[in-house]
Amino acid sequence: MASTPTFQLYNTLTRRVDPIEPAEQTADGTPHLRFYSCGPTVYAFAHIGNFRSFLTADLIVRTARALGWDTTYVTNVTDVGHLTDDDMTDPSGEDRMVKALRSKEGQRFANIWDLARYYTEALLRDWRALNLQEPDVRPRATEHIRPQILAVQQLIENGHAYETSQGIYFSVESFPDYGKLSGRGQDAEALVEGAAAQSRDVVTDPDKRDPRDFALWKKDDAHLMQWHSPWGWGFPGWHIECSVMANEYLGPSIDLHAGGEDLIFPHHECEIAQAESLSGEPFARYWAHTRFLQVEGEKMSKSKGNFYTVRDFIAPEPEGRDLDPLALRLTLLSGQYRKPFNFTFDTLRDNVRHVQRLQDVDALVDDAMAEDAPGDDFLGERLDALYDKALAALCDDLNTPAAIAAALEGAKMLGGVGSNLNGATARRAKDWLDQINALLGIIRHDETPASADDPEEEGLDVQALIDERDAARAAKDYERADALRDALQEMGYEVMDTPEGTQVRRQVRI
RNA sequence: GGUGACGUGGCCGAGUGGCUAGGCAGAGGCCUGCAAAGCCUCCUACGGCGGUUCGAAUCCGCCCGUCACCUCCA
Repeated sequence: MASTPTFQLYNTLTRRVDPIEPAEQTADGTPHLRFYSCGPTVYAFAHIGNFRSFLTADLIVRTARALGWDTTYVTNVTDVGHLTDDDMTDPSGEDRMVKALRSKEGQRFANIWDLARYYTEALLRDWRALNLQEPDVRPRATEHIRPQILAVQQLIENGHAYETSQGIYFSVESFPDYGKLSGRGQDAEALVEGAAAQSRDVVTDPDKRDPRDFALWKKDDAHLMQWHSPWGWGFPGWHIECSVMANEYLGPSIDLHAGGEDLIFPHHECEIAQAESLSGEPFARYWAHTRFLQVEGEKMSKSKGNFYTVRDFIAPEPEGRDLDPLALRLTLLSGQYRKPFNFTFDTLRDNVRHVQRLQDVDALVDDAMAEDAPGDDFLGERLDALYDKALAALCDDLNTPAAIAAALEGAKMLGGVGSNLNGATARRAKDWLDQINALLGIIRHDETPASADDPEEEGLDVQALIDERDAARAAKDYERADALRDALQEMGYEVMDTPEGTQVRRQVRI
């Protein structure tokens, strides 16, 4: 094993790639990473862009664990709908979850709580399907209303917030560091002009002291989700939930905070303002942000018809395309998180192949271990070097393309040796595959051993054709064998002849 | 308008002062009854123009182009 690489990430706060140095260590000197990653608002099925962001967090955790670090990984579920236009515009505007409830898809839900529950469950299913690490805690905003109210009260008490007839606002003026993360928000005039340039309606609460001030609590006794507070019925502002939940599970000063690039401003800027005004300590020392993906070269949007949810790909037909979720995972990892990423069907197709190849090699190694042919290990060193390369790549600001390249090189090496794998080499290869899988999660699921898509489990008619074809080949009736192959391909199967006879697998249609 | 990125072979995508990334597609080969899969070999590029340097895709300057964010968003 080569010397342990230094884990470094681009830090939005310092605008450079910084080595990650957790503030805490366990008794034996092991670094302990305390990490908070912003989760989605559950008003719809998660889309592939959401998951690109969650995958960044996933890789950070996997890399830290591969380095032997302790990790506490918290990622939230935002199940409170926040205003679509927040406080800059009409504060009586609808929120996203209310909107979803009133949409056509929303008709089947009894109420907004029902909708939130449904999409939360869908999120967790997709999460597991894409083989993301389970967080240590997955707090929900609605289950942390009281600490949010207490935080708002405290902010009023220490002079960082004030009340108007419509709500409670954070006073940006009271926090001189506002803007240190995003480089924005220093200049109230520019903010208003910027919004005007986007031809947004600039309608502020007339009692707001500064256009930059943002809502901590909205007074609204007609809202579909409301709680009682010292200021009457209403609901919390968007930014306060993450500050409060991060504090609750990780303490007032955490190591690393991550999310999508859109969250830099205003969400994370506002989180910093609230959290640091409460604790007087730096909220997070490192900030990592994932760049938005594009689809076929364009911004993903419903109006362009290129908007894809995770289930569009992995759900069984006809709702989805019945793809191996790991292929979607690999596709989303195939670009570095901080670079523009263009999601294309070509890339998806390539990655279906790559996952299949890794799984084929995995099966090959299993067979070789079972056979346990004599001989010394002759690949271990080269495989170890490839694993070190993959880990070093991830440590270098999550260079996933380089890490994946190392994985594929190893697969090629094993494929080249093929059936000449002896037992000793196969065991080393299995260790390597396990390590690569722990790092990238692209060969098999970590949690539930994949048993769902057993390739043997084909329909009766398919098995009959396979048997018939094997018989025809044994009898050297190649005309018949070729006709049967054509028939199987017609039915959507890839046909391969092996020493064990005809093998088939589902042809990927995307 | 403000801020920040990016432009690498037919395509995707690493690298970032001299040393083959990797993949897809394409060509040839091994294997195969023929295929498929797999493996081997080949395909050598860095937006433009200047500059620094023994040497630049890599550093500097200018220009061109693409994209993102700027209170809906992962």
